[in-house]
Amino acid sequence: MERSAEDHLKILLRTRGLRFTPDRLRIFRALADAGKPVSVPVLISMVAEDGVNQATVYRTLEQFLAVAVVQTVLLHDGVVGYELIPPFSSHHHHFICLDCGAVQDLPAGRVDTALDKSLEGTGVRVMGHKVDIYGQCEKCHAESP
Amino acid sequence: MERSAEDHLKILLRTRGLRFTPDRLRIFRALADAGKPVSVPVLISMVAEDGVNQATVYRTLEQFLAVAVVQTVLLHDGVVGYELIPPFSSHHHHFICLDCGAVQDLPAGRVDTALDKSLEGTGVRVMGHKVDIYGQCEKCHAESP
DNA sequence: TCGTTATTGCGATTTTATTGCAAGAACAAG
DNA sequence: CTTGTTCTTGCAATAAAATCGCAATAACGA
Repeated sequence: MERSAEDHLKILLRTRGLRFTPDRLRIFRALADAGKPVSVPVLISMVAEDGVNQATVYRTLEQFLAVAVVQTVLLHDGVVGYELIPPFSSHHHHFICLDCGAVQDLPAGRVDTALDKSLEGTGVRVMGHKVDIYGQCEKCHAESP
Repeated sequence: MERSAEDHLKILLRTRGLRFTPDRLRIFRALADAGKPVSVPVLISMVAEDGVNQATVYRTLEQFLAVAVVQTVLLHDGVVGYELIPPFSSHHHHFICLDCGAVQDLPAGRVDTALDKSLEGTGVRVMGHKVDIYGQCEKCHAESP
């Protein structure tokens, strides 16, 4: 029998002394459904229908960050978005359109290898990284080249 | 005669129909003095001594973003920082310590080359990128390995 | 020097984020 | 299944951050 992402979340939370509650699951699902980074206000409105309180969203995100269920991503204009990270989503980078703000995932592959090499011998202990590419997406480029 | 960064700012602003004012210069200098990304609240308090109003800081940052004088950077825990970008500062990436939040610059070099290659043929029009590395800085690694 | 037009300060408002505490719920143990 | 401990949640107040309109001021091209 296979272990679902939600089972994994359950185990992860309990391991860290946190409880697996309906609200947390709703927030987790909202992030999974979005499939891209979402801002806090957006996330709040997504789960508001399910009766999840605003304060609960803030507190949950803080904990999800602490136990590495989510990470923050910088969208256009300094807006912060939250998204699931491995193993709840695939490892990837972002392409963010400066015109429309759309975010598309980029496979990690070659970039990661290059990154690892360029950090050899720096003395720091790398625990993760983010690579964000900015520009014009195909659609916007077609509309206003 | 050489052209200073402030002269360059002056020209850039005027080219874009913006004015070179004392307040904007103060904000620019505060960012230059900081030498690292600063959050809006911090920046506000830095220039408050010089009599620059809060609203002015927000408005100026918005414009500095628009004309590419600054860029936003994601610090630990979803905090957004602002910093000068080339040609007002050197092109670099960041290493952000997850323990103490310290930010140190990393030379761009090899990473950029690898990035360019990995985006060939994707159809997007790249206008810039950010690479942020997270982990433990040497100091924190020594204290709690 | 002057006129046009961007910029600023101020104060009010709105939005976003945080907090304390009592009631309720998760879950490990018996 | 029942119970007790401890984490979670809702609520509503509060704090903090960000936005806005408008009148006064200042930049700067002519």
